[in-house]
Amino acid sequence: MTELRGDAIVSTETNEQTQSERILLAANTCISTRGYANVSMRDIADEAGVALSQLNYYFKNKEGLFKEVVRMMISKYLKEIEASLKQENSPRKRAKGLIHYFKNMLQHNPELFRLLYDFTGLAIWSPVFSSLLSELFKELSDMIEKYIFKDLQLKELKGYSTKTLSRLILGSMFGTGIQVLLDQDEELPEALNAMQILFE
Amino acid sequence: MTELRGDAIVSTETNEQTQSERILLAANTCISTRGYANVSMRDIADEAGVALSQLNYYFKNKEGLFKEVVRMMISKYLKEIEASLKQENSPRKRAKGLIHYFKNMLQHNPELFRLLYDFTGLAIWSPVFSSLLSELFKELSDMIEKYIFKDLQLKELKGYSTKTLSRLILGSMFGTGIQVLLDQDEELPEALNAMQILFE
DNA sequence: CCGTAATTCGGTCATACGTCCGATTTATAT
DNA sequence: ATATAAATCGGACGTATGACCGAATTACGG
Repeated sequence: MTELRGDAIVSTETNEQTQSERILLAANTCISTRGYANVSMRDIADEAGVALSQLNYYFKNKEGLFKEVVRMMISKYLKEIEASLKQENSPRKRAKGLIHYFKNMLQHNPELFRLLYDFTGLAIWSPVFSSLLSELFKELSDMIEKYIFKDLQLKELKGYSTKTLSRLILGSMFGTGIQVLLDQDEELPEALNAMQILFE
Repeated sequence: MTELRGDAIVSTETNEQTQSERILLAANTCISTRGYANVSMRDIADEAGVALSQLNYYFKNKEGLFKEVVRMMISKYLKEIEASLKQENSPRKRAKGLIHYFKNMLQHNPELFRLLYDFTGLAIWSPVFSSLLSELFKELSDMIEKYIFKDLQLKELKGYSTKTLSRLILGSMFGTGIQVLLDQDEELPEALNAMQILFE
């Protein structure tokens, strides 16, 4: 009996997504809020409202699913950070914009930073993820070099290459960010602003 | 029959340690080389050459054991970094010494940095470890402030408090360190040296 | 010596996990 | 309308894990 169920046609909220998309989003949510080490395939299946076996159907295994979540996160970071750098047009202002983006994310969307930290930790122990994450750091550093240092018409600053300085800036944000996340000291995000010393 | 086993008296290598010490060292080794998420109680028991149940006997449960490993790591960091800061006597030289210590550790003892990164990641998701790690970062930052900025006779530098600047220095080392660990680029450790710009 | 407490061990239990399989339903093309 | 393929589901299997228990061994004070 081919009965038409009414709710199958009605676009119930977010039910427009395909099932593999729902799984991916659910995995992202679970890992962002509890960490990759504390998330099981069952957790993700439940969060997505989907049978457990569907995760393997679409992503083969846990590593395959996590890899896809990492790829999603990477493209999100690259897009957002490039957008925030593009908004301004002087090197100084761009640096300020980058810092502002980062501080803003830590305050209003800390899950995204937790995700980056978590997967970077995973990358330490797993070669599969190490190549993905090291590429992200390289691309972010290249982006900083391109948008902040290229207009300065110089290849060096105080004896250091712009490549090296970009890595330092990226590292400063990352390392300061984790401290902000761990310590709810209201004064701490100011350390991110202090990074601007590097451009004076 | 109280038979004396020869090897019980002979001090076989490192067998002077008590069993709880052996367990603690084994846990430290396992976590340092494979990450906290990839280490089981059985792994540690095997590494220590001890019955599984002994881990619970001495440390109650897995969390208790890991907490002790964290405490061990923390005291090691505090001791080593204070020692490296004490070696020099001018602020500039002390900063240089700190950077040198960090670069040296990354090259010759990267397990120690991996351990710090790993447990910091654990701290993001677990309140128990979060307080421990956030205290470590605070103590390290205070140390930097005390040994590097106190002689400068100033409470501020370019508009930022010395407390804020210390956090930035610590964050720079941490965030640059993880990039060095992920990327075998020979040029990358130079970014650590670039931190000295902050003192000019 | 002896008895009590501390230590050490092997084994077990319940559970949580990742993966896989067969059956059923849904979609698609002829 | 029918046949074939894709998608979805519930359930099962084997294994790994943390915690726990009772027995055996060792250490030690009387």
